[in-house]
Amino acid sequence: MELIVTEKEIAARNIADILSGGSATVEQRNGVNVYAWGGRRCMGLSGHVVESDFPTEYSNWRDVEPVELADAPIEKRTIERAENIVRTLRLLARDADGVVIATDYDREGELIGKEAVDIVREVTDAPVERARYSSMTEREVRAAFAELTALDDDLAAAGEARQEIDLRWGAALTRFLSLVSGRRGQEFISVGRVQSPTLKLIVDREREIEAFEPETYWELSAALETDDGDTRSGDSAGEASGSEETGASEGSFEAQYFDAEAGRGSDRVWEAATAERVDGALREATNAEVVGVARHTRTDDPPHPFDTTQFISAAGSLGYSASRAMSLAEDLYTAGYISYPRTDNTVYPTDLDVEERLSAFLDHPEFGADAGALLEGDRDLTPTEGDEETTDHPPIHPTDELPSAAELGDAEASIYELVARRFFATLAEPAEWEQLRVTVAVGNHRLKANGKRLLDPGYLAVYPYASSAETHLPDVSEGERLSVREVRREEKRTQPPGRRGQSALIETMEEMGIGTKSSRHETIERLYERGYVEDDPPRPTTLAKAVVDAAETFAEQMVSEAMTSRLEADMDAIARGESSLEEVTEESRELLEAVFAELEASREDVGDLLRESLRTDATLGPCPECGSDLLVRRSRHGSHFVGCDGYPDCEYTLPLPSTGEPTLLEATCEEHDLRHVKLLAGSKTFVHGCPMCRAAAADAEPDRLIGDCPDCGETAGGELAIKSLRTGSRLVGCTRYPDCEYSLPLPRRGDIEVTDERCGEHALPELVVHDEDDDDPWELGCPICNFATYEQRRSADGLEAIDGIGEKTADKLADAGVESLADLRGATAEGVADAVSGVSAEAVRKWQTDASAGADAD
DNA sequence: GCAAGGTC
Repeated sequence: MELIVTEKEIAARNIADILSGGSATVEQRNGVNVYAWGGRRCMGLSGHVVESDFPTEYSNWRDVEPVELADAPIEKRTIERAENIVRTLRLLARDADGVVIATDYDREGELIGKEAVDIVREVTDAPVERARYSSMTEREVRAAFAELTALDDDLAAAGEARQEIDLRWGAALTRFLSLVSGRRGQEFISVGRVQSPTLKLIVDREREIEAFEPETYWELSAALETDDGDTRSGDSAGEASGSEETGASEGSFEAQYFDAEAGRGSDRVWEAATAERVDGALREATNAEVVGVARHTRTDDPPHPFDTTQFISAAGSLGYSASRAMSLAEDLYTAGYISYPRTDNTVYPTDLDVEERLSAFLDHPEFGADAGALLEGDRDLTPTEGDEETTDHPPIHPTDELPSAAELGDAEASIYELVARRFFATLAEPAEWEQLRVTVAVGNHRLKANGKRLLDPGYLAVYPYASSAETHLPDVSEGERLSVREVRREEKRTQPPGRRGQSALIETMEEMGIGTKSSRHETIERLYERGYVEDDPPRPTTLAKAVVDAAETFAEQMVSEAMTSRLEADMDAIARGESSLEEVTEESRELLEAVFAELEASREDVGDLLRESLRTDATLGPCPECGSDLLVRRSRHGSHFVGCDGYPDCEYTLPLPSTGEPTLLEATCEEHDLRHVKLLAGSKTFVHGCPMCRAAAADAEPDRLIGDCPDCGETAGGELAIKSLRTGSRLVGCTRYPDCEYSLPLPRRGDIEVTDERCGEHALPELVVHDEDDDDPWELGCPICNFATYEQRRSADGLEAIDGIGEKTADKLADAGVESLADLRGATAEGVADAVSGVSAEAVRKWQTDASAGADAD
């Protein structure tokens, strides 16, 4: 029997299908699909099935000096999730008299193949061969299996070098920085070859923004009108204007002053006196003369095929975050509607029959007409090409399986349309624009106006994501006199560079050569998880600035993209057989040890710098009692509070809300000079504001009595009251607290109205909550009944019943809006993982499976 | 408890 091993399940299915001519059968072994036909079996891996790590004796951060990791042994272990796959591989290999490695045709594919070979070698000496195909088409795959080659050990070794170097540098430096900064628990300081240069990219831009000093300038413009005020349209000679106009109306248009003597960017006036003088001259003038009319035709080429980066970028313009876009693309890929979404390739393989693929859309209700238009006549359907042609996967394109409208959710449908239309666009003609530039003289001064008209929409007809907006100007000719209608002078300030959005970051990472098509969006997610960036576009936290600062000073290699370029060069040398895994990792080890020698020598400086920055990050402002700094601190129980740096001499404290992770905002309280506090709690994130104001407000708010305490009212005369706590939360509690701890929760926001209506069962007044952001008041009702239904809903659904969800996690999930099994099933794994710190999408998917299994059992 | 790279 011949065993074929692919990188992923779908590839196994496709290869079995192609090689068997559709006759392959499938059976499950250890829950893994195995395809069988003739004398062949085919199974898929799930990417890497083994991972590298240090032996367990190195796992205690305090017992092991971080630098020891530079040459500690490294073990390979089966990845837990892949255990069944490995078991099945061994099982099948025992019966195999030949094995073909058919993993992806790239460096990691070679390494994944070698991992499979190592497992196969545990049970058999059967010969191993390698199939290399660059697209999953019948011709390519058949050709690959007709010309089997050997596994490229050098290429696999290059991949291993990367693995080892990334692990040693990342783990050793992460531990060192975490330990030296005195951070405890889960909040370690993470650095790595890819994440740290990415973080530096973000921090550097923020530094530019912070250092930016705006300059004042003026822009002057005038509304001009042709003397007859007619509607002649100038930007398409002789053609009647059929489309709606943007910009000018009738015979009038706006022209902007520019300094004809100066070069580019000369429409900005930098001196107030000049602006004043030109403004005066323009205002005095009644007439202007057209002194130049320049027309030219511009060809606007259709875009090249989608690689991952360009796809993420295009999806970003539609409002999808990078990871959301990838997650949707993966869904469409798994469902069989689009090709593999992780690719650097921008050239369609020659055996992709674009005409056939396009024809498949002819009957499509939405895209049929566009596909038809592209196929009309005997047009040459030569697709556009980008610069990058790789062997692993084709550019992202629709497959021959078309989804029906009902099969896709809204977001999936819009991403599918994007991919389909991009494919159309790569087969379409260029768009043609006519550009018109009119220059006008007012005395010695010059004004200009630009117009553009779409002569031929070309690819824009099938690809509406690129703008086809026109700017129309009236048809004026040289020497023509115009009236000056209105003059405007605007004072403006130069703006700092903008923050890079996720797409721009991913594009820059690609230009810098860091990360991969599959991992760049995950790296950005990781920066969010580590508390290095907030918001979208990502803005660095103080911690991020401190880490980049420290790394720049003491381990420059870690934040430099040069580390990756050097690694790439070394890997290429290994792959060419000019260097070896041992040589490269040995050299890297020496470099890492040299970095550590410096770090150790500056150990205290590094610690001081990080601690100081972390302290700044946690500093609210001056203590009202002793003038030292007030800091966000963590109590022994894990809850946060505001404490004085002068402790134990000064014992001043302020409480903080118990939900969420506190972060400090730039905004400061005018009265107390303290920074505002925001609590990050997924979808329930809220701004607490100045904790001193909140405490004072709570102190000033009198308790409102609403009835007898059900626990001690009869025995001890306790009464229930609506109370505001200094943490900012509110509750209904007993007046005999702390002797009686009876309490019911109340919402944090909104004015609570105590109505005259009483609950028949508990004799308490019905409450209504008025939120200023919400016109619709919330009829909370009797607080006891309200709490009872809330509890019932929570416990009946029993999130805690699921393996891996404890009380704490359930609380965190509830904070993120996932309060029941139904909520969990209805949520997207990525969405939940985004909202809840320390929870991976993988874990959520497992919970969802468990939740559904539980529901089936009911 | 560390990284980055596959895959889902």
